[in-house]
Formats: sequence, structure tokens, C-alpha cells
Amino acid sequence: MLVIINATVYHARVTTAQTSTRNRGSRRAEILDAAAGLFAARGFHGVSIEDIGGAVGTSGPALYRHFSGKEALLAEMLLDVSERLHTSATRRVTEAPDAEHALDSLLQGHVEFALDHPALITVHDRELGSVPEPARRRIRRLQRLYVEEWVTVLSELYPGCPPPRLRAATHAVFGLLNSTPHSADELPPATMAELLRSMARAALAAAQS
Amino acid sequence: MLVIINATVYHARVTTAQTSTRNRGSRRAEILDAAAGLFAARGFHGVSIEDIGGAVGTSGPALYRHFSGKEALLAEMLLDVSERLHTSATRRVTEAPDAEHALDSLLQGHVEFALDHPALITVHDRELGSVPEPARRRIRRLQRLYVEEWVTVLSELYPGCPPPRLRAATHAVFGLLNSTPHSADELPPATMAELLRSMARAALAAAQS
DNA sequence: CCGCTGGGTTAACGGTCACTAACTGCACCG
DNA sequence: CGGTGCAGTTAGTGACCGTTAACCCAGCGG
Repeated sequence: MLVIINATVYHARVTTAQTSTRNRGSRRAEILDAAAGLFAARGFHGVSIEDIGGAVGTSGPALYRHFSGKEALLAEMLLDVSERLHTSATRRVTEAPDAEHALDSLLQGHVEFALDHPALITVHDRELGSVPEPARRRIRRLQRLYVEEWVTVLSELYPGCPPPRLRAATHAVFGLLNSTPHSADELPPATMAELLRSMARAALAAAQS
Repeated sequence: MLVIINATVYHARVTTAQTSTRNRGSRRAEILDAAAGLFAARGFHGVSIEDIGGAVGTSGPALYRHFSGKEALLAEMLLDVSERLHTSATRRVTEAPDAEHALDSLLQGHVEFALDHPALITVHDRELGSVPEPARRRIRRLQRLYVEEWVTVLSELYPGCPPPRLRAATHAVFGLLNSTPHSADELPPATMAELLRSMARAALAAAQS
């Protein structure tokens, strides 16, 4: 799996990532992607710097050319996920003609993300506690805003249902949608997406008391 | 939080766990309980032996009087959870008059367990990968049997729905039910239990098609 | 009263990990 | 063609962790 001779390592790197001129900071993304997979599989503390380096064809401390440390890497990863989910949600809600379509769009967006990036979704709701304090608050804030986007749409859709109940229902639906990594390849992705969306839809409808 | 003077530690231990004669191997359970909370919060590799010892009023290596090691502790914890879920499920299914009641009972059992032991549920589906091989297979087998108990009930209830789809739906419902730790105290437990059951019910009904 | 056992203590050891230091080579720019 | 900077390398360091060793003490049965 690992390439040992230095020259061979260099060759593998070049062949897998085109010529170096096209590499405008794309190495960071490559590292983040590999780290996401490892973190999802073995947990943040179960993965070493050497593991991450090895996964992208370099060895260990090369990583410090791109990130200030292991925790900073995780922080950037989770911050990016939270931002993508949140901005996608606000855009979808503002563009939707009514609450009904807004909910459908939110569902579509979340399912799509969960199916496309199962490792990121897994790490996102497991490893917040491993992020150091400055960045942790920003991530939590974005996560809260994301949830609140759902809750306001649901509030409009199911008035008379108390917001705490809607919040709990939203968290439950996230658990349902994020179950993707556990039932990896039971179904083809398109079928899986449709299944998750309809299950979530029905679950939310049943949540109004 | 932690007691420092030895005499005080001893006193705290005695007061929290009655007199020693009544302690017939209950210390193991106490350690398992504390370890579950720590593992759920920070992950298996993010918790040290010293942390676990400190959480039960002893310091570090005292743990080896009760378990052969850290991995063995985790293995016993997950094996116990898997067994409880599985035996409870088989009992409930065999005692139920029909598939409809069987599903209700399965739901009731899982929700009750998840609400009573959120840390155990969390660790149960996160840290399987940290269990060494001899025990890992046994746990996986029990988990698979537990899922299959649900799938057979659902197969009887929704014939014509292919088993892979029912399996994926079951995993999704587990994700929903296990979301409890994320929405800790949004609602009173009884309300939460009812909410989760009805959401799961509706989600499963929507899964057939 | 003695010795055994169960459950605790501190000290120490070997391994691993995150991170740093020092060095190297390639690419690009003037 | 020389210098600058980016992205690697290996070696080393201090901290921490899991585990073992050696010792200690309370309770109890004979």
C-alpha cells in the first residue's frame, strides 16, 4: 500500500495529481479528504499524523506545511462542513416559494450531502468535542443556525407545534438522514436518497402532535 | 471535581456505594458505567485509563483488578449492550400476538433503552472498530441478529417490500431513535419517547412502496 | 492471632504521538 | 545563472498512555 523509495513516492504524487502548476493549493483539500475518511473510520484520536500523511503519499510531518497542527486540520474540516450546510440551507429557504417547497429543498440538500460525503457527515457530528475552543464556538453557532433554519420552516408548516418539539424532531431526522454510513451499499444511491427523503418527510409529518 | 486526599476518596467511595459487604462485584458495573459516559463524550482513544479510574474515585491502574485491559473493558461493554438488545428483541417478538404488536414492542424496547442509556447507545454504534478481533465478531453477530429481528417483522408487515430496502430503513430508524444524545433535554423523557416512537412508526410506514 | 484474598496505592517501563529542527531539492523569477 | 520559497525528507524531543511490578492494608475464616 505504501510506497517506500523516495523517487517512487514523488512519482506517485505527480501521476495522481497532474502536473504541479495546476496544483494551486489543492493539496490541502486532498489532505482534508483523506483525513475525513480516517477520522470517520477510527475517530480523531485514533488517527495519527503519520497515518494522514501516509494516506496522501507523504510521510508524517509534511502535513505541517499545510496545517498548523492536527486540531487545526479538524477545525477547518468541521468549519467547512458547517458553512456549506448552513449557506446551502439559507439559500434554499430564501429561494423556495413556500414552506412546503423549502422543506423539500432542505431535505434534498441534506440527503445529497450525506450521500456524497458520508465521512464528513460522520465526523461532523462526532468530533466537535475534539475541536479546540476558539473554533469550536464558531462551528456550534453554524450548526445551531442550520438547525434553526429547519425549525423556522417547520414552524411555518406546522404552526401550533411547540418549537422545542420541532427542534427534537429535527435532530431525530438528522440522525435518520446521517445513517447513510451505517447502511453503506444496501441500495443504489438514487434509491437510497428517495427512501431517506420519504422516510424523513413522513417522520416530520408525524412529529406534529 | 476530583477528590485529592486519600481518606476523602475512600469516604466518597463508601458513601456512594454503600458498605463493602453489599458490593458483590458491583464495582465492575460502576466502572463500566463511568467508562461509557467518558467514551461517549470523548471517544475510546480520547479517554485514558487514569480518566476512568478518576471517574470512579480510584486512580489509574486499580482498574486492572477488574478488567484485563482497556480494550477488554470496551469489549465487555459492547457485548453486554448487544446481548441485551438482542435478547430483549427476540423475547418481544416471540411474545407478540402479531407483527403489528411486535413492531410496537421493538420500538418501545429500543426507545426505552436509548433514553435510559444514551451513552451506551452512542458507544455501541461508534466504537465497534476499537474492539479487538475475538470479541468483535461476536458483537457484530449480535448486532446483525438484532437488525434481522426487525427485518423479519417488517417483512411480515410489509410483504412485497424487498429485504434490502427494509434493512436500510431499519438502519435509518436506528439513527433516528439513537439521536437522543444529541437532543438531550429538549423535551421531558415521556414526551420524547412518544415523539420518537411515532416518528419511527411513520418513517417505516413510508419506507414501503 | 495468622495468613490469605481482594482491591487499592505509587513507581517505573516501553511505546507512540504531536510537533520541531535541520536539511534537501525542485521550480520559478529576475 | 543565482537566489528565493515551497514542499518534502529524517532525526529527535518531551509528553502521555497502557501496562506491569511491588507494596500495602482491611476483612475474614480457621
